[in-house]
Amino acid sequence: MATPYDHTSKDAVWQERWREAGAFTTSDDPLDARPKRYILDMFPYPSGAGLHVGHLEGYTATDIVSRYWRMKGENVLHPMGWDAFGLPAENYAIKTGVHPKETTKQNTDNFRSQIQKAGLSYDWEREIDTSSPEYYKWTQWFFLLLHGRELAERKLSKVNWCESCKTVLANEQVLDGRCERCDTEVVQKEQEQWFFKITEYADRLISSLDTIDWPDGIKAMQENWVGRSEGARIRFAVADSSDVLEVFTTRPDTLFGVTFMALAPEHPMVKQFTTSEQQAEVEAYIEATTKKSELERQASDEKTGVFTGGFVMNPVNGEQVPVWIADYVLMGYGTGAIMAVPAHDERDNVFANKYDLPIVNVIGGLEDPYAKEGGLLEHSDFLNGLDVKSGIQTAIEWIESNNAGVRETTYKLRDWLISRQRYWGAPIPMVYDDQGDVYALPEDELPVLLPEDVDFKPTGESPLVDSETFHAKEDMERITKKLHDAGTLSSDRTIVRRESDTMDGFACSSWYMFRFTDPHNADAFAGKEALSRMMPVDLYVGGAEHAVLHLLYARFFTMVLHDLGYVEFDEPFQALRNPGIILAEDNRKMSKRWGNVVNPDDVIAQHGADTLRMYEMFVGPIEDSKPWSQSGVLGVRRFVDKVWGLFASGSLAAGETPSETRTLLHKTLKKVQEDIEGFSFNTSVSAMMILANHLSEDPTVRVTQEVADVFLKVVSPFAPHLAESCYEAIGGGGLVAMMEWPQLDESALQDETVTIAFQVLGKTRGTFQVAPDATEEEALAIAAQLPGYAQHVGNAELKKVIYVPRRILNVIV
RNA sequence: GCCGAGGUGGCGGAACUGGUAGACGCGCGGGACUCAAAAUCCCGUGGUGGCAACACCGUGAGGGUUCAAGUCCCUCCCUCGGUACCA
Repeated sequence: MATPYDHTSKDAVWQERWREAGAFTTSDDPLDARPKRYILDMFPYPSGAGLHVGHLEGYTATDIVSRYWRMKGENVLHPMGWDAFGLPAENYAIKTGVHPKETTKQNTDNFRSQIQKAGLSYDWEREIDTSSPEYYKWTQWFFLLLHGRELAERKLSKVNWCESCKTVLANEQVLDGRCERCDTEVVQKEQEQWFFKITEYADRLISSLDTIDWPDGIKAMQENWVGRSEGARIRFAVADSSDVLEVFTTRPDTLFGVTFMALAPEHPMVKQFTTSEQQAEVEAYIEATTKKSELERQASDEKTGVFTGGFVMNPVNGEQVPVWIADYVLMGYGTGAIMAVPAHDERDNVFANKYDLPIVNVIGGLEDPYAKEGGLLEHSDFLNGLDVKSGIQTAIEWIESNNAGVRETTYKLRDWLISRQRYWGAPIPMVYDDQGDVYALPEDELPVLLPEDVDFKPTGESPLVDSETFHAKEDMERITKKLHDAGTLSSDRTIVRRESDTMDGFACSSWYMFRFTDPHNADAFAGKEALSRMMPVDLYVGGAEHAVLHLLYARFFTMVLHDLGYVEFDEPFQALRNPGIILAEDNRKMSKRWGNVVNPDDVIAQHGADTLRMYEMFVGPIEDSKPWSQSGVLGVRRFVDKVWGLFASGSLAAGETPSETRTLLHKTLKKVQEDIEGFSFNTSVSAMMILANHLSEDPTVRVTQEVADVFLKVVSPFAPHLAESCYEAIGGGGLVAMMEWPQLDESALQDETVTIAFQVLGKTRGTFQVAPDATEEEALAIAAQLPGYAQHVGNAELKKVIYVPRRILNVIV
């Protein structure tokens, strides 16, 4: 192995040649008869830290798949772009005064160059940037579209507020009661904000999961997040009043076990129930609980509450039920009030025990009193003898026919809070008149440009509020006139200001997969023809951390577009795969804090792009998280050098390929094909290593023209620069990246002999070689010669012989 | 608690629809080359016993099904990810 592969002189040359040849350009020609394939990476937020080796794991995988299908003759769409709006650039601006526009430009330039150095085969003609007006014009257009269909609305609601980021957050961006961005505890505030009504799609977001090839875990997370529960809304008449208290329950079968009611402390009827004797105690309790943060309320296992003094009537038996206030009841779910059944609900049980309330068991034969199946109802009048499931149905029917309530389904999913009080995002395309009423801008007013004359200090209001260019007088007059002409604004009013909030960055990323099909379209977010030709995405790869964020929002946008007739499918991503996290060598997360970050630039500079790519594919299954290993990188480097050593001299073995070599060659081809299609790359690399080891044992005989041709093409999706360099060395013309994938020769796969394990009573006692199609008799005859046969069988009678051709011969004595 | 994914050598990990467990790589031991080292190449490498042929044990634990179990079934333990007073 004379000279190692010299990546420094070669890699960049091939990258340039691919670019010149347009090797990765996707065809937009409607007459192109090739099958299409859309392979997409989750586009990155271009952070100042630069590209991470973790990014490259997923990108390399999709790159391999893309290069493979191109060589197989498909029209592959494999684009890259930037999710460029976001808080870090703005926070950096607050600290340093550098405009986010500039930071973003620097960062995207850096990301692009890092990605190109890795030899990734993107079609750069289609690069998009969500922070460019050409792009966010259409993000704003989507806002108007949703608004026009009453799927976007401004409403007063309890919202999550992050004091450190000075903005509101969607539920999906709150983790364990903390801001996902900065870890600050999120507080609840009552505010008027813009929402997208994703809850209208709750059922479909669950049911259509069945139609897509996604990891089970992600599907389960989405299903849990939507959180559908079926049950009933039941009215309890308030004692001495014509009012009713409504509760939601999934267990109407336990109505006869209700012994108290519990209201959330914020419930509007608290005052009404509170008697004068209880008033002092109730007020004290409410003051104490409202002081507690959401986080504290959830953290404590203790259940606390106070009796209001009021009563309601149980509709099924007319019993008086005491009404309590308890902070384990949440105002945000159901009706903010519950019917408590301490015999069959663990939380109610704890509460009842603490406050000495009665417990009435209404289900017999349950081992676990809280189980939702197994027992039969008792002490329950018309429900007696029924199991839980039919008890629920019968109870709901009774309730409905007695006008005591209705069947109801509730969801945990909340509407998507879309407005942000920050600068670096797409402005919401709405305006306000002199009375404070809000109007949608006409479409020809788009894009609403982000102004540059802003002060980046976070105040809790968007920096756009004080921008003069943003509220330019001529703009306000022009819009006023347009709205007057359209008749949407009454003639005695004028438009005075724009909406100054910007949109959540997830709005931009909810539709970017469409834009890649037609990235320069100035008249539509994407042309209908381009959409139907390239969508949906066939393979989508990115981190599982977006399970209930981006992936849910993008599905919602697609369903809306489907319903409005813009697209004919309602799921954007047919198949989804999540790469695992690459940990540092010390098994901790890579982090500046630990000083254990591996920079891809360093690895590429030292060993070349191919070593990095192959290493990342070789370490383990792509979906697992696994630690980085410096010596593992060296192992792959040796493989790269070994392959180069086979071809560097430029001379090939003359004559026919030895049949053993030819068999291994085609086995490798088959294995790699299956692995790429099955998204399992580590075993592909292993198969290539086995072949390379075999070839290097006797290269002057084994490395024939045929071997070179097939092997280099098989290597090329993984180590494209190496494959091109080797191909050039042996005098081949053209680019491997643009060649046709080799044809698998099934007939070459058959080995001349196979190894069979000889077993006695299931224990292996030797192995022997035999023709693959040998009969049981032939195999037995050969096995009888083995020393293990004499030792373990001898003259004993064979009671049974199990022969699995090509695998085992097992005898029972 | 609930949902999802997993527990295989010193390490990362292989093992098709039940059919020779440990492929491939790392590490380690020995050897070649070298004044020496690095690099490279060759041999060995799950554990225990044995000079050896070989034998026994071995895929988180315990049971079971089967000629045969990492793989299927039951019970349990542990790790990781998600989620949680959701009524």
